[in-house]
Amino acid sequence: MNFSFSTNKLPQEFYSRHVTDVAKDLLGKVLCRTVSGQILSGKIVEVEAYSKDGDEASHSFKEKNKRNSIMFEGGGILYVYLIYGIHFCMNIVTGDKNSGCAVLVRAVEPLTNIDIMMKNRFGEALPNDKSLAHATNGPAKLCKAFNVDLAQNGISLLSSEIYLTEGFEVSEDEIGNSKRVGISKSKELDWRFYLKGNRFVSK
DNA sequence: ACAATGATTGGCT
DNA sequence: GCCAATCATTGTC
Repeated sequence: MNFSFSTNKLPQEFYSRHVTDVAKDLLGKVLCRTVSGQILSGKIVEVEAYSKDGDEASHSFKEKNKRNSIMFEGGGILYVYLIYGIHFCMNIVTGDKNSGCAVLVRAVEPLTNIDIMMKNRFGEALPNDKSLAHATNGPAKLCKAFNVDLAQNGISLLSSEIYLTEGFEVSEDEIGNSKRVGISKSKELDWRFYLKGNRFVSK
């Protein structure tokens, strides 16, 4: 396949940095997910950073427990959790071991095997124009489209099952920055980053 | 032990 | 705009 973007896999060093730096740099990168030999992929267009330090909205703000333990395992792995009893959200763990930092992936723009994603989301592959726009424009929506659940919690982003590639160049003036969505504590932090004008951004 | 809450979504008014 | 779905975790009695 001939892609118009870089398919070089991001190295461990990318993830070992400060969480807000990684969050911003994740915009334009391509999330790849192998399912039954097929590679589902999407360009990351919206993220949020969470940290154990001074961020009461983060799962890691509390002591390490069964749910959040993956956040303490160091950068370069995936943290998946169940929310509202019915949905899953995926996060990219950053920093060193015990840093308790992760980036929530809130929205992606579908790139390859869109028909499989549509089937994962809606049970049918027909790429209706309206449904495509709502396929991956939310954290739990994209998990469903990419067939990600607790079975992927803690897996390495250097694996072939899930990984990120360099993807698209993003310049500073394309990036928007705001408060995070749907939280009640530490509301003041401007730790949401998104690509301005991209139609797959959730808000 | 029991009640409330949540990094959400989808259906209905 | 309102609200139910559904469960791990947390708060209260």
